[in-house]
Amino acid sequence: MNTNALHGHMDALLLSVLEHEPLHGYAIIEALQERSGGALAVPTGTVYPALRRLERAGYLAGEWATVGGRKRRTYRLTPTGRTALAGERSAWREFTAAIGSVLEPRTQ
Amino acid sequence: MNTNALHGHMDALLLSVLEHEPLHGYAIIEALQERSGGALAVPTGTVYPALRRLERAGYLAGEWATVGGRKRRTYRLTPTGRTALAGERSAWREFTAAIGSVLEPRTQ
DNA sequence: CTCTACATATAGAGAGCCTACATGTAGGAT
DNA sequence: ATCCTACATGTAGGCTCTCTATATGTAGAG
Repeated sequence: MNTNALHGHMDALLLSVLEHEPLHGYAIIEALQERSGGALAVPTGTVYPALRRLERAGYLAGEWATVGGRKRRTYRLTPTGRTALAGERSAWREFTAAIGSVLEPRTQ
Repeated sequence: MNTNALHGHMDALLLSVLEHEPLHGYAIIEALQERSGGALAVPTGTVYPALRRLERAGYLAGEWATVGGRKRRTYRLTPTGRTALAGERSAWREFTAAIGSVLEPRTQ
């Protein structure tokens, strides 16, 4: 899949994957790939900066930990982030409805 | 709607709106707005350059005409453009399925 | 000792959408 | 006469976000 098309929806994906449990970057990438049945192969150069951006925005809180000798930065959703996720979900529904109504008029 | 999120899907919209009839830029903007129930308010600064890009790519053919004293550039879909539209449609379905499977797991 | 998986990070490039501005005609209202 | 709105196209520059490529380092298997 052309992940360039993700433009603007990456935030929603990251927040969503962190909805029920905190995860670190590497695990987030794996979770995205797994949940999408292999369709979403998001490069590290996309995810790590995006996570920092979301942290700066106050949607995520990151914390360093060392597991098995390796350092991880685990992110969890903040209350603000949870609100943002709800907003992203409804924005996504609006978005697909709008594009869908143009792309496939008869199925809408 | 945040039309910034359109990133990468504009081509699909433009090709789709031209599928059954040639239209000029201004009419395309109106058609997008109408078909989407007002959700897609795409600025001229987005549409006109995009149309030229699609023409350069060989997907559209443009032609000048004068109607009621006003000049219009009417675009029609080329055979290549029609093929591209089919590709855009299946890409769109893949895209929404992938994002949807992450954003709303239980509905997938 | 090497290779793979795990794990994070940054710089720079590229794409594409937006805002703002520029230009011009036609027709109705004041 | 003049102004305003709708019609109609176009460009420049900015901005955001994703990608590629690269760098760094640990752990464990072979």
